[in-house]
Amino acid sequence: MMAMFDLALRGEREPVPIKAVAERQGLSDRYLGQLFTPLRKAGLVRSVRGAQGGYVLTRKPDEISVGDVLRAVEGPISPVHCVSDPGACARVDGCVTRGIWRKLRDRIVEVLDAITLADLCEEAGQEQIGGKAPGGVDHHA
Amino acid sequence: MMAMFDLALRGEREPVPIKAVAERQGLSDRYLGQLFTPLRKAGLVRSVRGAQGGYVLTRKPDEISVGDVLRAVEGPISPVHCVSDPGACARVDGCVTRGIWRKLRDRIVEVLDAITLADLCEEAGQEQIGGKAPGGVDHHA
DNA sequence: CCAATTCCTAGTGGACTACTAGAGTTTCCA
DNA sequence: TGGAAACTCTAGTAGTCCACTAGGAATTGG
Repeated sequence: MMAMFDLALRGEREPVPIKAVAERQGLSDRYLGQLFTPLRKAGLVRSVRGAQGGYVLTRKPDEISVGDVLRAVEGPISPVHCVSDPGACARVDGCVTRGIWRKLRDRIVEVLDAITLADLCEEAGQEQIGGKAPGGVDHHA
Repeated sequence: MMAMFDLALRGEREPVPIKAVAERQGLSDRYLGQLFTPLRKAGLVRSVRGAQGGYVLTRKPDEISVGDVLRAVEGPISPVHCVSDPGACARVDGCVTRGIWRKLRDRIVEVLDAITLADLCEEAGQEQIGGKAPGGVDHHA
């Protein structure tokens, strides 16, 4: 999420190398590289190989939701396995609690799909200006 | 949750022994006994020791929410550690994503606190009106 | 060619989780 | 009073998941 946020802040035009993202966000570049693979396969980012390469978002920040990112990296969003994968629990049939988790899952997805990368950028902009009155934050998105 | 649901269906008056709950719900009685300890400490159930003993709910099913049960057994409800325990992550300060998880946590708690054991009983009754739970459950909704 | 960069595959240490197990303690019933 | 039925406390375990590390191959620009 932090990497995608970083890309949303910068990579509108030129590809951003993993190393730069990693340094700014305080993460390991090796680990980040790994995380970008599923993001690329999900079509959220495009990769440019070779020198001066890096990653670029394929859509505008306000067209990528937190839910999109999470699904790409972690698979189906669900509070418990049996909701997304009925075979995960032997007690599935007639389980009273399953309905709870399904309802919960729906609400969770609702929340996560409603927040976009652009929202994050806006929030971060207001927070970082911090001490001053957050009047007009100019963010292109 | 399944055990608490079982108690809600039956244990309005007489204490229900762990073994009975375990058999009906297809769980290990040893394991269940372990889970009841935090539930008792949280004041959700009362234990009656000795022969003919067992567990009883301390409140009516419609006064115990799924959230209450979860908090008692698993601790604070939270999608990630850093929300309930700021010391859990070194990147806490100025982390962009933390706001997401906080918002999400609030919604999750909202959902879980809105569902009561009585709701579960009602749902289960509608799903399969077998010979189970006849007459004893007050459907007040 | 060389350096920068992505890409692929495998491994690892720590934490969590559902569950098992042993050895008590308390209480009820006969 | 004896004993069984029940809870209580403390450890341990096997499996899984997760964040992260690591080595090296492929690709591209200069």
